[in-house]
Amino acid sequence: MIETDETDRAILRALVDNADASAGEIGRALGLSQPAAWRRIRRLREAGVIRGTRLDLDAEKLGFGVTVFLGVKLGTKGQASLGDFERAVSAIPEVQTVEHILGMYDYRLRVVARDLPDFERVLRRRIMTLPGVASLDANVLLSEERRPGPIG
Amino acid sequence: MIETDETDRAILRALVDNADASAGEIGRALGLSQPAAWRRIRRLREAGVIRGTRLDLDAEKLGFGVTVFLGVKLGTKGQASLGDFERAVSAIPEVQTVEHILGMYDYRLRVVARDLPDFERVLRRRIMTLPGVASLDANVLLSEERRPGPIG
DNA sequence: CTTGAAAGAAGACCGCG
DNA sequence: CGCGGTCTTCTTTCAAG
Repeated sequence: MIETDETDRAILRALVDNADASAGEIGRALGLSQPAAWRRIRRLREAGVIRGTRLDLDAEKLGFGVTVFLGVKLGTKGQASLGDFERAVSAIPEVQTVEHILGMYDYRLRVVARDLPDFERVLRRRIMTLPGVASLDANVLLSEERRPGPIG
Repeated sequence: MIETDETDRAILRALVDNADASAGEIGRALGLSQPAAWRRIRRLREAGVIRGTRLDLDAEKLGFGVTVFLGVKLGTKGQASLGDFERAVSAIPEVQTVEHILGMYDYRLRVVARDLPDFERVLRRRIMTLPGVASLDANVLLSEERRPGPIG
């Protein structure tokens, strides 16, 4: 956990709202000079609070109309199994997210495909050949809303 | 689905790899001039293929050490129930993602909290008071890997 | 905080198929 | 007319006073 004052948090809120905003814009909105805002942003990056900035693509417009969440339960659960599974799953391009979780499942995968036949191909040829998978549960994404989440 | 040629896809790959890259850098990497690359990027934005660029914050460094995924099953499933649920859940700042899904659950929520006591507070005072919730299932996030996903 | 040099953004304009 | 290339201007970045 890193120290952030109210100004830092205001900067983060402004950047979450618009990640493309320049240091000058941020400063103007908060009553700071451009270099002052810029230095604070750099400090937040260096501290790792801001991990980076990533592109938000519309998978559907790229021809990937199907997103499925897979709950995965492993059979054998040594630490070697986890590593094997993670390494194998990392080689599947259709897998967008690998979440190691605690609860009903061991992993949750976000998988995209062009359509349902394409998803079946991924499932049969890629997912079902993963090492150590004992059971699978699938949920098809209908719609999704992402929200900023709490800052401070 | 939008038309993208191989050059567009190369641009998207480069931007996914580094969302902060300038049009000049992208162009240099692909053998295009700065304005040519810039025009293509703008076109991809206008077409909605690039939805935008969002800040990637480290929740842990901001003091939110706990991330939990909640699978939610609704009791009453008229279309009014879905709207009521979505509206109510949108008012909870700790909820980062609302996914409407098809399968074992109706919704999946990504919830962050400072620690487990804080999560209990959110669960009891916010989540359990949501309208129409019939059953809940929780998974605690241990670690997560995000990958670029397929482009074309 | 202010300044200043280097880089990037973004428009006007031309040439090609 | 799409698309790319050059030239040009304005803004932003980022380091140094």
